[in-house]
Amino acid sequence: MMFGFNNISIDKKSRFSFPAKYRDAFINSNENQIVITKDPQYPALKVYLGSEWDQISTKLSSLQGLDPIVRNLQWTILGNASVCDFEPTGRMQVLISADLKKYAQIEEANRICLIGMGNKFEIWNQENWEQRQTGGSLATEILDIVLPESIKDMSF
Amino acid sequence: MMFGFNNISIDKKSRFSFPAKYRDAFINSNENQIVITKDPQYPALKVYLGSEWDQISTKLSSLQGLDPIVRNLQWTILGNASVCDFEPTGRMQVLISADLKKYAQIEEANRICLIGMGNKFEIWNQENWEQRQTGGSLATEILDIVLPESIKDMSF
DNA sequence: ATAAAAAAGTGTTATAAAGTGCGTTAAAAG
DNA sequence: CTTTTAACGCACTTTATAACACTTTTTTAT
Repeated sequence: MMFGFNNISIDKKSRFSFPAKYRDAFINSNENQIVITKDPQYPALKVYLGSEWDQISTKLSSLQGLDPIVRNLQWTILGNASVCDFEPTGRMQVLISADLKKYAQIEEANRICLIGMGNKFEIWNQENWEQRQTGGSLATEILDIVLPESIKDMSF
Repeated sequence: MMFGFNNISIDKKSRFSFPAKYRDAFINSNENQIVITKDPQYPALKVYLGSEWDQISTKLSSLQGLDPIVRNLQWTILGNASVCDFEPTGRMQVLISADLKKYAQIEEANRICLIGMGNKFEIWNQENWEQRQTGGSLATEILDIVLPESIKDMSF
């Protein structure tokens, strides 16, 4: 399990590396892939371990895509996922695509907030994160709708 | 499984090539054919691996064609499919017919959006894709109807 | 119907951009 | 003070794309 807040740097080629404190967790769960994708509700990114991603993507892609809300979630989460090879024993570096950077509003930034949420991470633009934490609402809250039954039992 | 968003070019002869990151997935699933056809709901194209296409086309063509909705789906999906030879070890280039380009509104464009959705891809005109992703609806939503039971368990 | 011309399709190469790997320096922790 | 970690810089590799050349098919004109 991986928890906690980290303010870390992005290099010129849009890579960040996970803080060393998470190394053991990665090694123990035997991960060799990391998946970054869009958060469907906020201008932020979700970072999944390969094994978690397999479960989520399998479940999500099996849902009936004729429901427009389901279809939108599939587009957002599956259609924007970036799968990265990952060596827990190495530098633990991961690349963020220009597209995802734009979505999370971290295009210009050379620092991001990486938040450990147990079995996943979130990546936020620093200002957005602070505003959220102090109770402010963001200009863009993307998915402000009632979810269909089929995805009520899923956690992204 | 193939995921993620790609903005890629189409050359003057209407060819695009799959991003190299998908090569391993193609090689592993031993594909030597790619099928492009129309998306029945949106002005977009679906791209299936040969093996996926075999399943879908077999199932769909076996359905009772007297139901007008089923008949329409058969026309749209089966009747517009373009089967391309495909070498995963080579350049992974695929030609899009003038007809399909027109349908997806990418006639003029020299760029398209190729979206990996796990077991298939979608091809979109960039403006349409962006509008969809930001919650806007498109002028043309082709199949906004109640589907018959027989295809409720199919995912295209 | 045949030949020439045009268009469509296929394949190759060159070049710029993007991505990757690794050593070094700077900063932080023990 | 020593060890570990984070950040930076540079060199190398891979990838994407445009340009070009060639082949095949289709169209047009005689």
